[in-house]
Amino acid sequence: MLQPKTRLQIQTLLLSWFDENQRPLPWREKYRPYEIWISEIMLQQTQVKTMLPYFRRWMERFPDVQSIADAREDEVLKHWEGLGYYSRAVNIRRTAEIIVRHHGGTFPKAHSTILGMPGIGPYTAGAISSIAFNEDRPLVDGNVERILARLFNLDTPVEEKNTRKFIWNTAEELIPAGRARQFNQALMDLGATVCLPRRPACEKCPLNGLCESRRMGTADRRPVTNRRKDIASIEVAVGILHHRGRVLIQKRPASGLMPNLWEFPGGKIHPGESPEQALIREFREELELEVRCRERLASIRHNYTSFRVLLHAFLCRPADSRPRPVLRSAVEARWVVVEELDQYAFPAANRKLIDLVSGRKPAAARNHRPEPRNDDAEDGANVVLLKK
DNA sequence: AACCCGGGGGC
DNA sequence: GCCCCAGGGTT
Repeated sequence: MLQPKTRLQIQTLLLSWFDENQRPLPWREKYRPYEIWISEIMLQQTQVKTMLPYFRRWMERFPDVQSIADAREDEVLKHWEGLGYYSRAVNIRRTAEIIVRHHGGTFPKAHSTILGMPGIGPYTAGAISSIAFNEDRPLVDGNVERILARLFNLDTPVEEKNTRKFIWNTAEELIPAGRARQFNQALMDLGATVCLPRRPACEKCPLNGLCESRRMGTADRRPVTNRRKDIASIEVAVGILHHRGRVLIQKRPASGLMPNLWEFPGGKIHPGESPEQALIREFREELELEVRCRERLASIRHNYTSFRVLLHAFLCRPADSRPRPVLRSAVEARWVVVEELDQYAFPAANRKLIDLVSGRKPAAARNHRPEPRNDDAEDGANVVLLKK
């Protein structure tokens, strides 16, 4: 399919571009398989800039595979809090246990073994094989899709099977023997810094003389992709149930949305229901607790990827003098003092609420972010303080 | 093949 | 707002 001459040109141009332009990243210092693995999982659907602080913090706490296998799942999740796609953290732990048990604690080298691990699919297996072990294996992610769709001016949606197949085959053909580590990372860096999703910097691209979509003027319309479906809005009520200096939190199920994270009890407001009525109903359904709503603490807006939520938070008191939560839909419930809340992993909207009621700035509680973000004002605008 | 999972960046 | 990001798992 690909002309040998063209292939050699692409290889040569990309490798020398990478030599001069690669980004300095922590896992590129030693190419330890363990670090490559963790970085690749963290980078799934997550930008380098976002995951970098998490990666550094992770390596301090979990320097090797064994340390993960020895840790409690809650602590692993706590280090993942805020990164999203929480099943990634659970899968890391499962994989760590497999590696300790069956591979003597060191990361296995065989591609077929790597591919079978929890949370490791075709892309990540290719990435670990090529980047950690420098084996001649292809990898295809959003960057490679975009670069090849532009280079060859592909006009069929990349979601289609045949298009995917062409891209994987081409990615494999292009690998220069013995240099997959450099070549595949060159594709990543080119996609992240030059061949951008919008407004690609073609004038800086080492492949611009070979790029078919640039020649045709279609670069900004590649890759062709299917439309996404629109997102829903929901309204929920949550209760901070106070009793004898403690508040009640509960753990979410291990499957579904935001698995294993902790949250304040509550739930969706049904049509025709007031937030207070919904809250009283949810406490009954989930915990068999009778509560009274006191003041409304705040209404918080948060945009998740696939839905928006408007969360009404209330301060509640138990109707009973000795409240005993009974686990129904909740997995676990605990009475904790406010200072302990930071030890638990919460969904983002709950975390906003905690920051608010503990009188902190929104960014401050994200203790794993070394530098506070500069968008406090914007976060604050999402929080309506109805009563002090 | 179509969904589901999430937070953030950047325009 | 909207699209995208070093995707994988489930149905």
